[in-house]
Amino acid sequence: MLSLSVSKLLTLTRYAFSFSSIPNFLPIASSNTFLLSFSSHSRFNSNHINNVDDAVSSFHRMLCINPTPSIVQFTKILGSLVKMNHYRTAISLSHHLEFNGIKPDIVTFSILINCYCHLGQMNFSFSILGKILKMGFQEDTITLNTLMKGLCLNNKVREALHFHDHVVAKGFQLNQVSYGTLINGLCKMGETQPALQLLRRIDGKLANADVVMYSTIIDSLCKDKSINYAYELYVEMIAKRISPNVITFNNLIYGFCIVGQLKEAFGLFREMVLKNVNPDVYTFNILVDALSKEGKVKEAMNVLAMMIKDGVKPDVVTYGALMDGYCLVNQVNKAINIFNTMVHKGVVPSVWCYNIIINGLCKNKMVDEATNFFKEMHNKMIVPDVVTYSTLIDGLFKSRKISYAWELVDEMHLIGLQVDVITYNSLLHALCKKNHLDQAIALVMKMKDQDIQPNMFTYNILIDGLCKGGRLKNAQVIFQELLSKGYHLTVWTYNAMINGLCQEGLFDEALALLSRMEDSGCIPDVVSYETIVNYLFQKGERDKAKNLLREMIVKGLL
DNA sequence: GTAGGGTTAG
Repeated sequence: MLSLSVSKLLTLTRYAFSFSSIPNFLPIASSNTFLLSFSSHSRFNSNHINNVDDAVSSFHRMLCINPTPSIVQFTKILGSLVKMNHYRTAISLSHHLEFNGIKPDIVTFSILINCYCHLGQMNFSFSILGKILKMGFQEDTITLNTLMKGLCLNNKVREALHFHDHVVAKGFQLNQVSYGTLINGLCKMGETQPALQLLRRIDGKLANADVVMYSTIIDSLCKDKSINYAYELYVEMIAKRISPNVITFNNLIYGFCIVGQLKEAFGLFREMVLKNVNPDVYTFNILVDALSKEGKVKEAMNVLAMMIKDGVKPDVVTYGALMDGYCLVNQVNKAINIFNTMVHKGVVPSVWCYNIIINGLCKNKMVDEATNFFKEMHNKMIVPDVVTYSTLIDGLFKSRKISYAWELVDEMHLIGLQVDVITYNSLLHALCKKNHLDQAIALVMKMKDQDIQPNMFTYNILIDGLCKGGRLKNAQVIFQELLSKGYHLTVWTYNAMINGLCQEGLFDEALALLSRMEDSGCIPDVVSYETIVNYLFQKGERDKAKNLLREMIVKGLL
């Protein structure tokens, strides 16, 4: 329940401008040249500002002008800082406004609300709403929408909905942006159906459904792999004369790609072109990525050529997807060529790109080269993230460079990078491989202590390790626990157990598990059967082995 | 001068 009375909001106001971290910006003395340049809207016009330092220095110069420029001019700079995601800077500059007696207006306040929202400080956002009322301004739809967006951004969709009810009850008229925001909030927390219900409820009453609302829900359905349902909504919106735009098409194309229906994805691509909706860099990136993920690098390169021909500039995502494709088909050198081409074309490689290359190199056992790329990141001041470290650590372990791997684990801690479940799984794998099973068990305990929930990979690695290390009993305990807790066991889990049972000569138990896994909806694969067959042959149980081979043939596994 | 939707890695 949201308790947002105006008086409560007003009490929050006092927190609003009590920041102590005001940077000590040195205003640069104004000069005639500055006045000229300012009045002629040249380099101090905020429309041209695209870096933080320029924005800040322009702001301070403006503070020195007499007469003081209007709040609109200052607000423009704050807006440009927000566009660059420099929320803290915008907030501290707004403090300077106050110190200089320049009164913010409703637009300035909306921008500040947005800043606090992005910093996760919703209390400050609401205290600004209180301040707006206290200063005699009227909050407008944009103010309210910004607040609702902020609540959604901070995982408070329920509060956003309550806030909506609250302001509507007070007689406010909200608009399409308001409902687009709420629908997106619901979708992002996985509540696609409620989002669709909201659309149905408001449509034609509180606001008309529009292309953004439909596209948002279509996107959510696509990501849930409900592509048919998504397509139905696409048909529905057209029937309602709401024209799909490039984002609608991109969402659908992405949806078809992730369910492997590339033919349909390209069909939609043609459809959008026919409808005069121009594909953009997202469209091409989605297609390049989908082809790359299927190992169809040649086709992906054709799409690259197509986009260039269409005048759409490939970006870091395009190149990243291509590099990933080449890595997948074990052509890391070509991936590196793409990397170099990208740099040559002036596209700055992101952490993501380095991670792709490092992963490709590690998978191809070229760990030294991977390490070189890792070092290059430092030289280029690109900060490695958890993925970079995890990838390289995994590669190092698998290449038996154990001590360097552990060094990197320490380094992660040192620079304050939180080790996550995937990193832990690599460590676990390494410990199991070395048969350090007690340490492996201790590591899983440590994960839980740190509130990092083990996933099925964790358990699969541990169970496999325990079985192979001759500790079947331990493995069985964990296996039973997973079953009783209702975990969705994978074929890997069963295969690890089957292997453990066979190793101890417990064939009947292994066979029982084989049928039990099928009963619980986990289809045995070649490995499940092969494991048992191999052990049976080893023990001279030829008849049993042959029976099982026949079963494999019947099931089409041979 | 301020508010809603979309693509890449372990």
